[in-house]
Amino acid sequence: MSRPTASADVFQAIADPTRRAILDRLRSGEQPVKQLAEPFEMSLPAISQHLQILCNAGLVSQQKAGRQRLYRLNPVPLQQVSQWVSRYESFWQQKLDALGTYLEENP
Amino acid sequence: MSRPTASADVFQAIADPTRRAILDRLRSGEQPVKQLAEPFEMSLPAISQHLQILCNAGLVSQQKAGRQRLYRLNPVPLQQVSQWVSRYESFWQQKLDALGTYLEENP
DNA sequence: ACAAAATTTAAGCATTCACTTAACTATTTG
DNA sequence: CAAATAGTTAAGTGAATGCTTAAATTTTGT
Repeated sequence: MSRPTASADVFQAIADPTRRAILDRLRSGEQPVKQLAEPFEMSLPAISQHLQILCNAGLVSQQKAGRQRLYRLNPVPLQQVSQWVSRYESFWQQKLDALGTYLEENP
Repeated sequence: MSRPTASADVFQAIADPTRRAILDRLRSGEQPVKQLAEPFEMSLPAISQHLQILCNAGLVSQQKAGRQRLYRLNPVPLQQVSQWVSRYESFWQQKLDALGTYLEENP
């Protein structure tokens, strides 16, 4: 019962550009699906499915409000991503420093 | 000619746990494929394919060295991820602050 | 009670994905 | 040169993905 549900993975959830855009939109506050879906050229069920995936990843939560469902951003799982990627920050800093030095020395 | 090749997307590239593990491994320096593949219970072609995807995303580069190919980490594209996720940091900070306050007030 | 509105569920479909095994291409070494 | 080593390319497969349309479901307004 209840497989680990690989699709609950945060990295997988943010891999899709539409889902990232949905999260971006939710930063301005909780919203009903129709409003959330407005800028996307995609059917409502498609958006609904994306929202479920985000829900499974713990990135959004929903709350019933009459006949609409308000979706709200929960950014906490993104910390996983932040933590993982932060381990590379010193590396690209090195890279960019090297580039800077190169440009200075070869004007 | 030459579509944007959606698979060149960094978010897509790091969505797979094996590929993230490969990148993690490459932080300790450039390595030939066989060495890189060692901890994974997966055929060599599978690793080779993952490496190509990482290559297309610009996250690794390769260099021939005799009969082996050395793969090297290029973390720069990860800045995209870092930048995107950083826009959420203030949000989860709020969330965690709220949790802290709650725990203080309900001991 | 009835129709409209907001959203989800269901079912289907084409594409992409992550993998496999088998065959191929270098390169080195005996 | 032949055998071994390192890796890729090719072809195939099952499962997952992202979407669609059509049919529920639930709530509201008349």
